Amino acid sequence: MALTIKEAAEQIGLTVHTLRYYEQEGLLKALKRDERGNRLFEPEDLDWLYFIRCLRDTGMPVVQVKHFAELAFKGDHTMRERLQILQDHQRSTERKVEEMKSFLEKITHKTLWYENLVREREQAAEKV
Amino acid sequence: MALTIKEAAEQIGLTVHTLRYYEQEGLLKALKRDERGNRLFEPEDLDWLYFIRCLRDTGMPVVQVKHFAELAFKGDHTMRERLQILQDHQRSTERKVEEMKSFLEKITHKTLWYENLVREREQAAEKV
DNA sequence: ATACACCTTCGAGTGCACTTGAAGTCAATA
DNA sequence: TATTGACTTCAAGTGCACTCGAAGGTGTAT
Repeated sequence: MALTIKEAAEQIGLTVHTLRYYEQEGLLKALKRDERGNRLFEPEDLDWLYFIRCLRDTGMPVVQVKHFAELAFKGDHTMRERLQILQDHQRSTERKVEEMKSFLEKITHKTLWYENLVREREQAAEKV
Repeated sequence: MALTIKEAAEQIGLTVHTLRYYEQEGLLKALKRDERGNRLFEPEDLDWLYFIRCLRDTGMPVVQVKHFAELAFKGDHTMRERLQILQDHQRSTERKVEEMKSFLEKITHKTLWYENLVREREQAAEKV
């Protein structure tokens, strides 16, 4: 049921180092430990980690994730603030996606230009 | 016609520090200088910089941009290799955009969930 | 004339997010 | 019994991409 740090790291796609780092930075709430003091990751910890990965991979800095986490640990009365943060982040991610798409278009355009050029050179070479 | 480093920085959306850094790292080919030794950015330098920004903003590391730049400066016989690099980068950028979109979906989903929760709480509060 | 805003080089400093190392515990395996 | 491998803590190190500071030159405005 509960996973070791290694198993959790594999599940989430982070290293064990990063998981400890996240805990130490306050991104995770106190994890359960087994009798030897080893961390135990329960399903809800994994859900939370998935969500953190989501925020991190869309560019939210660790300190902001930490702030969000602290609000979440404080309880329901912080919900409006958390909603606000999420809405802002959603918008900034939407902008990022649009920006990426427009950069991608430029790269695609350049690639096509290169492909044509290379093709032309090869045809010219054949004629000689 | 030719711009100073400050003007170029404004045009491209980078700082003057970054432009000097890029030149020093070999991302730009030798810039012209005026009689006092000040850098002059010509339209083709700006085009090149726009493209570099594009590669950087889609996650290509500075060393790889440098490699691409060196190939470009070497001449036409490096075209196939440059095409290959661009095609690879295009694919990785496509993957990145897709990934971002799926992360965005998760965030949107979570935001909606929060919105509903906040709404419910407010309705409950009104009834009291 | 003197301040201001620009430019130059060189080298060092910063911030972020890990990443690694040292030193140690514990349980299972050859 | 000795080694292997997974875990622990705490602190220090790394890599990337800037970013800044010092020291100095030049051109225009008051």
